[in-house]
Formats: sequence, C-alpha cells, structure tokens
Amino acid sequence: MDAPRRLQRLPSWLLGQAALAGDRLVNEALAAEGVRKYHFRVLVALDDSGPLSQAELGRRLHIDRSDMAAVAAELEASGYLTRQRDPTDRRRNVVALTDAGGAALTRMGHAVDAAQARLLEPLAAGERDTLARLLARIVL
Amino acid sequence: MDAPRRLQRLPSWLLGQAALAGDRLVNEALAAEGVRKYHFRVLVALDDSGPLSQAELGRRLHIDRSDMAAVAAELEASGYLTRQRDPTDRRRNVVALTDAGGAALTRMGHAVDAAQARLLEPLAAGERDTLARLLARIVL
DNA sequence: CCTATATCAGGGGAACTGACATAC
DNA sequence: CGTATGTCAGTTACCCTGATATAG
Repeated sequence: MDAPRRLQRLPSWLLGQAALAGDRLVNEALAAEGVRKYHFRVLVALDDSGPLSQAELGRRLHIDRSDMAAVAAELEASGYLTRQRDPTDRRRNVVALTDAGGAALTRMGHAVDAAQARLLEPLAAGERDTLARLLARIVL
Repeated sequence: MDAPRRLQRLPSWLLGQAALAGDRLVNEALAAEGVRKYHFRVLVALDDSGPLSQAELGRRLHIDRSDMAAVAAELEASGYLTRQRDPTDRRRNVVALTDAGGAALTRMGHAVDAAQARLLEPLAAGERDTLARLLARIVL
C-alpha cells in the first residue's frame, strides 16, 4: 500500500504528488463557479495588473497563446472579461476584467483559499511559509 | 513578464509550477531510455519490493488499473519485466523485474538523479532536505 | 523581410470512467 | 452473491506543435 521508499525520497515524485493533491482540491473549489485553473489564473492576473493583451497574459501565467485564445473566449462568453483590439497595436486583444468577473473572482478566491488550507493542513504556519519560500526559489 | 504576486504566494500554484519543471527534466532524462514516468515508477517499485501484482503496483504508485495494464504490457514487450498468472489467485498477474529491466533501471536512475540535481540546484543541501520532508508530510 | 499576435487544428501523456469477462 | 482483477474503449484537462492571416 505504501509507495516505494526510493520514490518517497525523490523530490520530483513528491512534488508531483503534492501538486496533484493541490490540483484536485483547487479544481473542486473552482468547479462550483464553473471554471478551471486557467480561467482563475487569468482573472487573478487581470485583477492584479489591470488590462493586458492575451500574449502578455500568456507570458506571465505560462499559458500557451493558443490555449489563452480559447480561455479568453470562454471568460468573455461568461461575461467575466471584455476583449477589444488595441488601437495602438491592432494585433493585440486587450483583455479587461468586468465587474461580474471581479465578483466571481472574489468568490473563487475564497474557495481557493479554503482549498489551500486543506492542502497545507498537515503543516504549521511557519512550515507553510518555509515551503512557499523554497518552492519560489525553484520556480521564480 | 512576472507572474502576479497573488499567484506567487499561492501554494498550489507554486507546487504546480515546480512539479511541471521537475516533470520536464525527468521526462527528458527518461526519453533517452525510451520510457516515461509511469514505466520508471513501476521498475522502481519492483526493484524495491520484489514481484507484485498489477493491482498492488497500482495502489502503491497511484496508477490506475487500466493504465497499469498498458504500461506493464509495454515493459514486458521491452523485456524489462515478466508477467505470469499467480497460481494461488488466478485473477492476478504477478509482475517481476528481469535482469535487463534492472540494468535499464540503473541507467534511468542515474539520469533521474541528475535531473533532481538540476531541479534543486537553487537550494542548498539542507534546504533540499527540508523541502522533501515538508512535501512528504503533505503527500504521505 | 522578419517578427509578433491571435486563432485554429491537432497530438501526446496523465488521470480518470465505464464496461466486461474472469476468478475469488 | 458480492468483490477483486485484468483488460479494453473512451473522455478530459493540460501542455505543446504547427499552420495561417494579420499587423507591426
């Protein structure tokens, strides 16, 4: 029933299993709002930084341009954001959060935060901080 | 270019990005041997624990029964393991590592270890240990 | 010309579901 | 009878590649 010891000490395996657990909790939380991880990331980025082009959103969020086109179209259909051509560079679709999108993001934020709490439940507050800082060193 | 601050502090996002980086490095390492993550996990489990049924392998490795059937068939075709009916419970396929499988696992192990080193390069030895222990608390 | 953007079509691996025959 | 196992068919979300039209 237990995983092999060799895997239990393999960082990439531990990361994969922890990320899987996190994804399951987050997806569960977002399902109540009818969206998935990509949609949440886009709404967070717009809320944090204001209107951005799809290409710039993709670079910041590590989402491929082709996926971004689909996700942006879905969020636009939900009324969570608007898209319009940038007059100064007409290749670009400038994406902006709507009021409905902001309200939805607030609800999602609460659900996602609760998911984080459940994910990190085995760790004390200081340990959660340590984990986040170590992961940030790898990722950023 | 940078990710939103709110995401940079979100544990599930950090885990996901770190796991993605790890998966890329490990898959790259395993590609030289013509296998993927699932195959490596199965070989590790057999090397650690000796012969096991496919169902038991799946439970220990968090691999679904249906996926396990395909992976075991592929590894058998490569000559890395054998499968035979358990005489005491003829529902079960007992899977055992071959010499060729053990030799391949040794090669894979070196490549995977090198991938871990590259993944954890930003961290000092003590920090790597801390990270592994914190992740283990979440996962196990 | 060459690059950037948005979009579309599609592939690939991982995780999962449902169904089935077989064996306990 | 209910449950466990192995197998097959198929689905989904995510990540990625290639191609195209348009704009800089």
